[in-house]
Amino acid sequence: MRIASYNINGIKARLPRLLEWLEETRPTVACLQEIKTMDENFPVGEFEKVGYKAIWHGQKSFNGVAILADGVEPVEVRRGLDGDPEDDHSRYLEADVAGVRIACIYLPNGNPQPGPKFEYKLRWMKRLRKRMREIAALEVPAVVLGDYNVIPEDKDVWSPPAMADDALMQPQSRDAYHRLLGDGWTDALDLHNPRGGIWTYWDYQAGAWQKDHGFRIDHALLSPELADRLISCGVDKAHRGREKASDHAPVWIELRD
DNA sequence: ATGGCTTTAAAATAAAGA
Repeated sequence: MRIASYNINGIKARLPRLLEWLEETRPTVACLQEIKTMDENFPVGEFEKVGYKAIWHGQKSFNGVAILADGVEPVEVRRGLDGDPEDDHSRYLEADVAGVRIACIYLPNGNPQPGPKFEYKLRWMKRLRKRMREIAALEVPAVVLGDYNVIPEDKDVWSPPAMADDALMQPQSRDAYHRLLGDGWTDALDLHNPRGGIWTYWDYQAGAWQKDHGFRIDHALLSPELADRLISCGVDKAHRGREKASDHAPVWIELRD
C-alpha cells in the first residue's frame, strides 16, 4: 500500500490538480493539509466520484486537514490534540485505515520568531510528542505524516544561511523534531536519502522553483512496526511544476502488505 | 524587502503562509 501526504494550499483552488494527482498516482491513503475551507464546503462528492472516501477537519480561511482512502472509509480515532483548550486551529486528524494507524498533521509555521506564533509552534510540538508517545505505546503499525514545518538538518535546505532566521530551522524546532526520532520514530525520506538534497517545498516567490531553491518540511514518521514494512518512498516533484500548483509537492511511502 | 507570490474571504484590502 501507498500512503501519501500533500499540503495542497487551498482545496478550492487546487481541486483539478488534486484530482489529477489522485488518479495518476492512486495512493491507498492521501493525507491533505491546508484545505483552507469550512467543513460544510469540503468537496467530498468530487472525491467519491474518483473512488475515494474521506474524513476532514476544516475551518474558515486557513489550516484544515483531511484523510482520503481508496474505496474505504477511514475510521476516525481523534481530531485535535489534547493539552490546550484555547487552541481552535484544525491541524490534527487521526484514523485507522487497512490496519495502519495514520495521523495527518499540519504543524504550526511559527514565523515570525521570536514571538507568540513561535511559542505556539513549540507548545504544539510538545503536545504532538505526547500523543505520538501514546500511539507508540500501542505497538501497532503507525505513521504520523504531513507538513511538520521543520527543516530537520542543514542538508535539508538549499541554503542554510538564507533560512537561518526562519522558525522552520531554529534549534528549538529541530530539537523538538529530533526528540520524536529519539522516541523511536523513523523519518522515512531521511532513511532512504541520508545525504539530503531532497525538497518538498519551493516558495512561489523569487523564482525559487526555477532555481530549485527548496527545502524538506513534509515528513512521514514511522513506528517500528511500520518501518519494518517500508519498501520505498519519494516526492512527486513534477507536480510542483504544473500550472496552478501548490507550493508543496506530495510525499509518499510504499509499504509491504 | 515590515516580503518579491498565492490563497482565502469578501468586495478593497488584510491575514497567513514559510
